Amino acid sequence: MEKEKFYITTPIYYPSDKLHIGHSYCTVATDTMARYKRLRGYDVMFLTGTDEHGQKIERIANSQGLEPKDYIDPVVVGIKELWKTLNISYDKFIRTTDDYHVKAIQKIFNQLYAQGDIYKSSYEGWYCTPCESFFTEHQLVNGKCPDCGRDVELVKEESYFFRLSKYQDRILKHMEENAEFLQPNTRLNEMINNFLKPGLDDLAVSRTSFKWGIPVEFDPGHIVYVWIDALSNYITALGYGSDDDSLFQKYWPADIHVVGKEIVRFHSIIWPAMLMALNVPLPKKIFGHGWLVINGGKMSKSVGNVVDPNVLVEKYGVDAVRYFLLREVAFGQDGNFNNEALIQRINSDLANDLGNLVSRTVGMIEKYFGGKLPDARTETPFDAELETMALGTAEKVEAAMEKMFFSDALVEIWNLVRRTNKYIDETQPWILCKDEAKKGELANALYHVAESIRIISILIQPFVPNTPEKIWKQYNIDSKLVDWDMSKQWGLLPVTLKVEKGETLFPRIDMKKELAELEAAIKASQSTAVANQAKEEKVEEKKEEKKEEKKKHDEPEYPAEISIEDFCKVQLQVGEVLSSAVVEGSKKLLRSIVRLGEEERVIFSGIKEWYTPEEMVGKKVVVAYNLKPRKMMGELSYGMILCADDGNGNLSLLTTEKKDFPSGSGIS
RNA sequence: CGCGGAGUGGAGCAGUCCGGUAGCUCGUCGGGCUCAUAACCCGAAGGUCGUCAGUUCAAAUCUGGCCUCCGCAACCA
Repeated sequence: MEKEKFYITTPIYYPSDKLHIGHSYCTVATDTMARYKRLRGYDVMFLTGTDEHGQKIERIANSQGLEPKDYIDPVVVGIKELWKTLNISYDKFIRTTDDYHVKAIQKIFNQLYAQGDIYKSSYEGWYCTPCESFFTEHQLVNGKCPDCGRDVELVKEESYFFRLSKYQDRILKHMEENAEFLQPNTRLNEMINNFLKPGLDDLAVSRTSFKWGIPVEFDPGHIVYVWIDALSNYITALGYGSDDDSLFQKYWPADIHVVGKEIVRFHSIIWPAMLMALNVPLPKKIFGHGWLVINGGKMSKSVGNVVDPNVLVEKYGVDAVRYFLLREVAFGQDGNFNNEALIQRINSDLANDLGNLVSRTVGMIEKYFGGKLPDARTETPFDAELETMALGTAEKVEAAMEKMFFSDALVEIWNLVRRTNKYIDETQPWILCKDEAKKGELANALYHVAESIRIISILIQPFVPNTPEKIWKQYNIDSKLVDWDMSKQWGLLPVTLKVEKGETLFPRIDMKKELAELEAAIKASQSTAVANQAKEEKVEEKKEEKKEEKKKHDEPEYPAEISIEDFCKVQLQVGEVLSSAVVEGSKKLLRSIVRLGEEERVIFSGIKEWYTPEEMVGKKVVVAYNLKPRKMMGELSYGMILCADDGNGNLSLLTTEKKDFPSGSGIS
């Protein structure tokens, strides 16, 4: 019999920078679903990839003197490596610069134009010449460019438009009649009330203001804008619009598009409209997941750099990281990510509950029976309850997985883990072993635990794919006994089970020691940075306070240790603030002129809240000298003025103690 | 009135769609146990469910107002 198909996708990610834990979260979740469906016997197609066009990438590449493709290629390599590290079992990886995709997009664009769903027109907008960007009226800030704050001019840009408005009624109807189409429900209501009911405008689907994109074949001045280019990946990856569309015929429509909540609108409105225009069936479901936030705040790029999934995996192992992501946060909602919670989950759920269960059981079988259970058996009064619960767990997991409630699924499995630990306590093998007449009960009890572990090892496969193997090895569990449906049968392990102690599944992490290490690393970098600073008693006191604060509030991030060579790459110099001014239209920035030896530089700092421009003048501050200049408020900032930040909203400049110390002095 | 999210024991969350005993994990305290990775098991303390009003026999849940926090738009090197 032919297998039922299951097509699942992640968004295609924008390779303008390294991916962070948030992207990993989305991809791990999708992977878990894909693995689950494979275990359930589906013919799965799991797609991920990268969305590589657009102005932002063109600019970054230009600023580095590279062709866009040359800039992107290494980033994409890094992304693929990350997916390998995280054990992502994708079947296909699409890049929107792939040849077949480019051709298919042009074909789609041509077709939509030919049938009148795309028409040429122009839109009025506010144009900022230096930024080469269009803005709508309400995007402007005080009538100025939101990116740089300069004047903008009203101009018309020629563009091709997609008749989105034509499809709004059909989409609204589809959503109202298919509540399953968009999950969770809050997202569905949001789309209907905020976008569909007020009415849709036609959508500009081409650009002339930049070049890095797929050219419109019949009008070379235009390139295809992100909507058609990126969204179509879900069908072009399957060969839609190419000579061989057999995969498309087989797998489309998608069973689930997993997307972040910020792009739900594109996937639930624009994408279906495009498909309707192409006369292609709609995807069955779109799931908009929440975001990971860091310590209650957003995951900004600066923080994102710190929470590098690679570092976490190296430190704690891929399964631990995957478990945490899937267990800690309800998938549809925002959730907190921090170090302490991660370590706590690893310790209590993985090390104490599961790892210890696996290990203590092997230990007992070895100790009491030399590693091999005898076939003599006597029932204990506790058997039935354990069996019932173990056999009922798979069904609960299945129910949760159908709703993409990964967290709930894991809760169900861990209820069984805990129940199994409890069973050991109830049967008290360490007492049974003392009475030769109770050997039958003892063997039976340990067999029950082993069976329960076998069932658990089957159910956890989609979530923590490396762990089950380790368990099977220790318990000599035959690969024929670990199909998903075998988790619904009791007594499959051979009566004379043989075990052999193996590696510790999840070593306990010493929380105090771990945090101390992180703190030491932070302190080391701080104290080096302020090496030329005074060592006044007050400063020391403040440091102590700060350490206390750190412990309580500001979970240290994950500073990888660096070598002295690495540290020396950062050139620090003493700079004298010659003048400083607030930046109009900016909440946090001060614009300072800083003298570094012979040189004078413009440096922006986000410290308006703590320092007035007057206070800044004359200060001898520590400047990161060889930092790449960065555009802020339309002007380049050359370097960074270093500040101490206690994580509680207090900020202090680092200044030289000796007031007459010359600017331009090196710091080491 | 720019858009959106969130307020539930000390911490993090579920429950809210569909009103009916306030639930989970961690932490704390007490006990049990000793096979095990200082692990496991049991018990306890701890909550006016942000706030005010309304609907109702009954509100964490439904309706309306308000307060607070956060994210995005929009630079925070």
